[in-house]
Amino acid sequence: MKHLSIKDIARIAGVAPSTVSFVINGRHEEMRLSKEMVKHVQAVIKKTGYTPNRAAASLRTGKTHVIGLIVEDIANSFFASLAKSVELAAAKAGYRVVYGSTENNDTKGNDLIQLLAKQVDGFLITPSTGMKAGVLALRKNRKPIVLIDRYFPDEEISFVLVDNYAGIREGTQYLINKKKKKIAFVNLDMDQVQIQERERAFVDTMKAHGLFQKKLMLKIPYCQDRTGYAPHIEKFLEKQKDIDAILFATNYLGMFGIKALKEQEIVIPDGVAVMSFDDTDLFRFSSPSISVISQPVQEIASQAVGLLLDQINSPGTKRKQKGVLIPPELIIRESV
Amino acid sequence: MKHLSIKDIARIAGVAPSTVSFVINGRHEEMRLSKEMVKHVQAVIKKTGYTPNRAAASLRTGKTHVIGLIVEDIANSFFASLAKSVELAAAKAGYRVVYGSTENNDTKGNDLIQLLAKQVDGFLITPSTGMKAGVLALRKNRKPIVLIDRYFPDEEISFVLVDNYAGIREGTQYLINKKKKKIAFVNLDMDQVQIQERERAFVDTMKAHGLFQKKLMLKIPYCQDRTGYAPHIEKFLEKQKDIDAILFATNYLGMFGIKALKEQEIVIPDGVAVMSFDDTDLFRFSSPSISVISQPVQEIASQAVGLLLDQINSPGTKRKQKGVLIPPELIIRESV
DNA sequence: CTGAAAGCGCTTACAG
DNA sequence: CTGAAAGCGCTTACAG
Repeated sequence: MKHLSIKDIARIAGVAPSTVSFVINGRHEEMRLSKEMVKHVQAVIKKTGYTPNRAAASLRTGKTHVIGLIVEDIANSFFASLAKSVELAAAKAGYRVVYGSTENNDTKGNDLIQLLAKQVDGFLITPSTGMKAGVLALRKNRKPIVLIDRYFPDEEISFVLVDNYAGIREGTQYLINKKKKKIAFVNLDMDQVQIQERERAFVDTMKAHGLFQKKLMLKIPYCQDRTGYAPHIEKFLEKQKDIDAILFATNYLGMFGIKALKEQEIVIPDGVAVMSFDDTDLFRFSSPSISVISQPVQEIASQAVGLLLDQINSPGTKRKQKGVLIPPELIIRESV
Repeated sequence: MKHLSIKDIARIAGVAPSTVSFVINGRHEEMRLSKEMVKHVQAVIKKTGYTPNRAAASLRTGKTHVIGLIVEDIANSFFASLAKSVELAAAKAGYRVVYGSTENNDTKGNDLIQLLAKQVDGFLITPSTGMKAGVLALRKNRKPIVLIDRYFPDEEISFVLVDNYAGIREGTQYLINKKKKKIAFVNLDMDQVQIQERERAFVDTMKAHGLFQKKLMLKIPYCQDRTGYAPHIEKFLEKQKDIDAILFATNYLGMFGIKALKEQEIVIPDGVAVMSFDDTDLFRFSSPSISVISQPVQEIASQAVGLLLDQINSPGTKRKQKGVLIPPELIIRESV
């Protein structure tokens, strides 16, 4: 019993190959096959352990039933969780997932797109800024795409991401309600929209309460090696001795920030209250545990996969591209 | 310019489709194509942006150029890092990676194997105990397989994993050298070989120094929800007040253990020294930072992919299956 | 409902 | 070196 083909099954079952095909693809109702026939064929398939050759089906239909997931870094806990939820949602619909990490490198990202373009039915992409051209080229070729975690404000491409503005606004507001006056904001210095939104939310909220001071905002250039963030934060803390709270805009910044605070023997939360974007094991298990603005990863993944499958299953439809903002979740722990 | 096929390229270049095929697949030397011819064809390919249809090639050759990566949980930092390194190593050889998480559920694992079997050229698998049947079935069908992180001691199937025994032995020895006498060992209660090896190493090393006490070993049954580990560790710590060091056999146990120690106000390292298997951000950033027995993830991934590609590229060869043990790395931090 | 047939885009032995 | 041709295993109009 080497490789069984649909013809073998047809022969064994005593029916036509097309009949087997209809049963496999659930088109038996549409084709008005009798229930007995369907059962009979299914029994033969089960008994023989036959599974269709996907490559042949792909060649014929042009569908691969594979989704390409391109993220910044699959080893980062946020993207790893996302990958898991994406796989789950995709599997439910009979899709497999191939992945790749861009590491925020535009060339690498565009290469990944090129490499996978013919092999996947659609893309879920966390684009770096320089991937805009590659993404637009895909779009032009009518390849289904949903952006995640960030998006291109000027382009009509579907996206699903956490509401970054609301997240930082709520976090800042929470600190203000706790009577914090000198709140520092540690962010990356990047032109990616999700980073910009977080900054805008902080500035707006602080200004609305007459608390905004530019010197309390630290913007650190993106580092390929994340340990590069530490010295910036340390220097900032040494200069700004009188702050009473810090809001970190990403999980890595929070991790290095907490370490820097401890090294300078600043006690959390008595010396300074702390809150960070993104939830990680580190924040959950730290003592004191760290309050966070959490991204509902499962929700992001299931919505993104949903939108993508919609596009895949209704090609040609000039549907309006949809942008979905998922409400963040404020998780208060001991650090505030 | 809809879909270009190899025939189109041949027509544009004024050559035979077979010539184009030879160029694409790097068989031009073997076929003694002239250098000019090769350059000419390559130029046409580049100009037209042609990329071959993988599905068609797969159908013809039976090769998919895809590797299946089945891990316990892609969201766990160890497996997420592994996934990244695997992708990198695979990409270098022109392979893509599809992944799936078993969550230590035998059925889920075997289903994943079934699902992917026809769609991948080989598997990298972190098998749960109950996946033995599924893995052996693959083996029988001559599907290339390399096991990672654990293996089946009685079966001849290639594997790559960290030397668990050496890791715990070195860790235990380090604690003993630091004059620790009452060393506790917190492990899972599972029949997976990597867990057993860790226990054996601890028992052997302690006995060799006349320090072994059974009551200082805690074995916790596997929990689907990892928070289930916490109460076991807390109860154990309350009972064993006089220990002077703890060795945790997995990253999650270490995470919950540290939390439990802090809650009972036991100071690390003065009250009790701490060491854990696996390195994570939590251990790196904790204060005090936690000493670990680290698994060289990149090394594991590149060796595993290497062995797998060997199998894929020399089918039929009744090669001896190879088991590779990667030396662990002891990273000493503040907790000891 | 059935069955024969075309064709998706490759690769590869084969005759020249 | 070239070119025509077969065939991988499906799906899908089409004629009955």
